[in-house]
Amino acid sequence: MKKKALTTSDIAEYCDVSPRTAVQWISEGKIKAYRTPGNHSRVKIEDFLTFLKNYNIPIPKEFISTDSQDNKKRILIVDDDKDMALTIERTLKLPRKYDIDLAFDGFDAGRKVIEFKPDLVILDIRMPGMDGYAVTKRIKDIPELLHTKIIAISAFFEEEGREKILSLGANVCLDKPFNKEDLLNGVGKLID
Amino acid sequence: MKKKALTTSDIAEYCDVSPRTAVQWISEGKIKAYRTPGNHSRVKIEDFLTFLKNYNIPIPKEFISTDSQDNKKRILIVDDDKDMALTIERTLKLPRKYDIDLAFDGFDAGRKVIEFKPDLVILDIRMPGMDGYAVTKRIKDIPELLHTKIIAISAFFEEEGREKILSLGANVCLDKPFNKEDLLNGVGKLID
DNA sequence: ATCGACTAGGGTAATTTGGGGG
DNA sequence: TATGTCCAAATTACCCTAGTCG
Repeated sequence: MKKKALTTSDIAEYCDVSPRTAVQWISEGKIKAYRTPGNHSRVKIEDFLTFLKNYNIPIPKEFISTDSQDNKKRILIVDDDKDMALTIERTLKLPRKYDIDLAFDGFDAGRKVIEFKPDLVILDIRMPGMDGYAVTKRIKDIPELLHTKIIAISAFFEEEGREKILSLGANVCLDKPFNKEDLLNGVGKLID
Repeated sequence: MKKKALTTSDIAEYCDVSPRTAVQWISEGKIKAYRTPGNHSRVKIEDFLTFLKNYNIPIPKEFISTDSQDNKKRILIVDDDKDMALTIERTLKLPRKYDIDLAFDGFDAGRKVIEFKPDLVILDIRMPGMDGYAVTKRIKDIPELLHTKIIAISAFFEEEGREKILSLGANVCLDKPFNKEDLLNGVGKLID
């Protein structure tokens, strides 16, 4: 059974500071915490991840959720062009080492990002019914998904769009059309 | 999986403390408990929730169940018109008996429907970036949300749209503009 | 009812915690 | 800003006996 919350010394250890300092951080409000009846602090994992992100502290690997049964990496493909999504899926199924799920609209994307906790999201940023930029930002704002990589796909490539999506948190920008090798290489580099 | 009472180690696990500590809390009267004939403690769910509330401890999501009388009913407002969403929220806050959350786009809606498990969704069906009909159908397709009611709001009311949204699973269709009483009445009838 | 494995209660000692002042 | 020290109190470790569960 995994821990749901951390103590001050847990935090101190992860951040390589003294326990006293972790206590300070909490009392200064830098880390959100709740208290036991005896006034000891407990910090929820997600709040700790938020703290790490706010201060650009690298995430200890203990917190990267690798809890899939067969420890395959999980990939979520988000595209409201169903054919495109299925094509990508077919390519990524070839090496039998990924768990793949699909989302065809923003609602599905939001739902599956939470339920599936993907290690990688492949996202078409030019979808009629959904703003790819917004989705990228939302994903990056979810503490549990700090480790999640994003590959943005654009059919109408412009330097401007590429920079925008990368600045919002996408790790790679892939131009359409691309071939299988481009895709598999990009995916492999990010999560293998 | 649904228990009526918790043991000390259940409590210890939920609160991330040692079992010994949970025993102490009970013997100090901080948690109300009854005893088995052999003097082992049992804590009713509602007493545990009371304890969590008293000490501002976050409630584990296992206890955010669909039908605990103890908790407020949860309402999710989905509208990409932020002002509209906030107006609705203000109205629903008046009777202090609802837990309210907001979603401003499809992604948020998908995410919060899973995380928040609302008893009621109030949904604007005419949103530029999101198809209200699709969202309704998606919500109704999620097994965990079988009990969730939906109020659809339409600014451009047409008999056709009303029938469509109701056939997809919405419970009530409310025409814009509506007044506070209409809204509160509709909400109350569905979930109180 | 009995058996065996596991869990709970409570005593005490050891460790950790929060917070004040340096 | 972070940490080393101090203290009172909370939490935890360890242990043994006894209860619970299948």
